[in-house]
Amino acid sequence: MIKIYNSMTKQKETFRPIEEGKVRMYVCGPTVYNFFHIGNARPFLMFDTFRRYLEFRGYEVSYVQNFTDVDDKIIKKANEEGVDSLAISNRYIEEYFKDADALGIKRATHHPRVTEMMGEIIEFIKVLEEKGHAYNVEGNVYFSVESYKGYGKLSKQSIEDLECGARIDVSDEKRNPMDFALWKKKKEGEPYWESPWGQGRPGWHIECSVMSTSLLGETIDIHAGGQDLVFPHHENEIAQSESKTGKTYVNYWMHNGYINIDNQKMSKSLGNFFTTRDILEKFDSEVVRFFMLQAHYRNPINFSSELLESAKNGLDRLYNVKKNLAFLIEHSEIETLQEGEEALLQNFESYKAEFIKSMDDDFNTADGIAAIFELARAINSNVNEKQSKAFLKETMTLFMRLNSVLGLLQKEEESLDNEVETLIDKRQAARKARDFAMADAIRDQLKARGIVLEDTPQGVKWHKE
RNA sequence: GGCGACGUAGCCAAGUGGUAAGGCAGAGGUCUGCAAAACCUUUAUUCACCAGUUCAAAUCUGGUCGUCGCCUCCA
Repeated sequence: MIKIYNSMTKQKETFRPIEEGKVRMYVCGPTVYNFFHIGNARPFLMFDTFRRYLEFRGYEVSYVQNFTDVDDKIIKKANEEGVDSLAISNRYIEEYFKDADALGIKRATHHPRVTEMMGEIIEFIKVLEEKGHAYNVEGNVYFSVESYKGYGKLSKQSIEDLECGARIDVSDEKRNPMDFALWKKKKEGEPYWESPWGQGRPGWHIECSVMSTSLLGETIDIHAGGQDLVFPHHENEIAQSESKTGKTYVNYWMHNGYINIDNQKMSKSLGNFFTTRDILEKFDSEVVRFFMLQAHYRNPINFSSELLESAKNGLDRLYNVKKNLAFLIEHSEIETLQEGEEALLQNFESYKAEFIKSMDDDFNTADGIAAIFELARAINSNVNEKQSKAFLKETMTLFMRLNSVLGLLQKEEESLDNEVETLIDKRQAARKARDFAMADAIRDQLKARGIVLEDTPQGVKWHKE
């Protein structure tokens, strides 16, 4: 039984999907005007992991993550470069996939783009207008927050309180300062689409309502995104969607915490802004993934080179288990299960149960990883070269199953070139002849090339640094 | 002003009523020709602070201090 912390109710609730065995999940995707930053990477990566886990638990997951390809920032960039805004968005959608793939983020079931959904968006706004939730002021269409009685239920703010905090609004077209644009009248130098209200483009909030409901249905199971989207984005999505359908829009709202740099919010003005691309040039993508999974998704995390370095060391420990098992499987001379091995497997299974228990509890990846480390210790303490291939392979399968749910240990070992193989053989000969000076010299030589050797009773193991 | 989160070892980080997981780093040991990896032992009588509730509190309540966020485009 899976429990999910629902931002709407502020408590953990037992997850009950709308349809038995199926999950409809929507995650707010990037505005494609640049490489996505490391803070963006957190929701993409975490919710991808939760999707993998739901699949591991037997659910069929329909996963939608949009691309916002109509937006002020895209238009600005397009004008700066003197190109069409579509050229900008296409470029950064391509770049998105490069970084996302590197991080092991699976492709969504659907990756809708605003520009592909214009018909649906216009239809959606028309219904809101007909129902009296939207009003047109000379080509600008606004949503009336007062027309929807539940406004503020996600962010727990009343319209009055919000108004107090709101900065003076430049637009006096709005009936209420909190009203927001559904359709924006065309401005000079901006892309536009034809609509019943004239030429223009959709507002930001409407797109997610439209894309989620048209691809997943009027009520969806899980809607996820960063904490900063709670207000106004998600609040507005609820108002629009529920005003249109009269149904609950989302059953479970999930929001992840921020990534901070030196305990401060990452921002361009503070000069502590990193794109995922920047980070991936310095650190292995799986290290970044492992680092994020080590903390609970709702807590803020700090980001620094030191912390990634220590994450790398932790992940190496897990990789060593995989390498060691692979080595033993290769050298095992017994095929079938031996006495006592069944009991060991049962013991290993208990860690899998721990893992599931943790992950079932609001996707506690930090606890899940702790279970994997405990399994790692149990494996390291209990496997040896005298055991059967069958046992070792089952152990490997179990260990890898848990890691792959988290998207870890997916990198395959590279092979050695002939020259290195020759050097290793030469060193072995030297060791046999007890010429340790020669042996150590070769070992140092290889280490300088990033290849670390380990001597074992079954032969030489090696790995790259 | 309104709403909210957080404060656990040198560092990171789980744990939300039953006597402090896990990782990194450090120390000692076993194994090894030496290493490496692995394993064993070790590093918080204590969970920002102060009261209170309880047989029992890191966990619940009230208060204090500190850090951060949202209310404006932002994950």
